[in-house]
Amino acid sequence: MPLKPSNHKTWPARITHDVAGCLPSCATLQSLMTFNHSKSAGYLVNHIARLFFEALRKEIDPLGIVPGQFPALLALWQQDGQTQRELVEKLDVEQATMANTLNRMERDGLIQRRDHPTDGRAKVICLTEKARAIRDDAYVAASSVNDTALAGFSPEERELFITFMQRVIRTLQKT
Amino acid sequence: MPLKPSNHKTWPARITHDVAGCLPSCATLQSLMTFNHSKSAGYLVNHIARLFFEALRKEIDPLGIVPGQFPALLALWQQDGQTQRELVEKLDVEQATMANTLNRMERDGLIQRRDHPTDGRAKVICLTEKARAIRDDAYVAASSVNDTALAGFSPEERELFITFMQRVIRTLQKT
DNA sequence: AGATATTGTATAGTCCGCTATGTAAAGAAT
DNA sequence: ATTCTTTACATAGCGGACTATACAATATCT
Repeated sequence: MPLKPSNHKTWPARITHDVAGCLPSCATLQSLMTFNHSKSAGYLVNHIARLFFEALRKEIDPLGIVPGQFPALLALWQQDGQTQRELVEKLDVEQATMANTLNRMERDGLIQRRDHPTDGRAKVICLTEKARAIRDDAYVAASSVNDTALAGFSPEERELFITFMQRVIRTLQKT
Repeated sequence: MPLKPSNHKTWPARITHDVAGCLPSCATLQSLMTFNHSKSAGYLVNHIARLFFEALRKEIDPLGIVPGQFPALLALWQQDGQTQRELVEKLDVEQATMANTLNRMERDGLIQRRDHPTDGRAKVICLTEKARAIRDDAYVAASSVNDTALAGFSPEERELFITFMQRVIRTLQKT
């Protein structure tokens, strides 16, 4: 495993952050002392995402799809024949990520790329019969994972949790 | 890009899930009709995790580290000289993931693997001076991302959001 | 019309998650 | 003591996120 050296932009420029000198906020200063991974939103979000991802992987493996294909499938089940550009915007992933995901989906017989009727650059993404056939099973699988994860939540708590996440997403998207 | 064919375990075994016949819960049935990605916990969790990841990447790039190294660094800043096994258990990642992350950290001059004093199989992971030097800056960076993401949350809402995530993690870990 | 800018896709390369597998050391069983 | 099992770590290979880059088709500008 040859591992080429990484190339960070500003390293090894000396970082001379003097905590006291830069007068960080009380919250930041306190976090310096008491930083706790089990109370860090970022840490928890990463952990929870991995758990969801793996739970979904197990649920949908029998359907012949993988978690990364799910968002694209959802969008295409909703409306077939979208361009890659439209999918990229809806799913908020990079264009290269979408292209690679579509490569795997095409390989797995879930989609076909057809020529766009008017725009010679664009491709239209069309679901195959196989992809259409697993729609309901996939919905059930995804809902099952959500239900499992939120077992023990009251309907109000579920609603609140969802709202919190939507708020954070909106906030981070602005940045 | 040669993309080898994927090999799902039970495909193309016919999936004969009859929604009505299997009597899914009301919630599940309803989700079949109204599945909305913007209200799916799994969908939101994935999205939020990507946004956190990228926000943290930008924050810590000047320090010469990447987000995946953060959990290991946190654990080692807390207690230097742990074995890979201990890190794997604390961070809840697979052993192979940890080994690869440690490879990159060693390459980047953040850690050294030393022989364990009593167990010939184990390695002790020790931070370098470089890794110790960026500790405070890294804490500030991570806290800054958390603060940014949770801007607009009251202290009570923050607390509740954290609690929700901890609950979901515990639930999914049991499964 | 011709030159330039923008847009839609594709690809190469990296990070970081996973599974599957290999290997050497330690521990257990006989 | 030898054999077998378990444990700690490494590696190969894939999925899926990213950036950077290339390229062709469209749109725009003069």
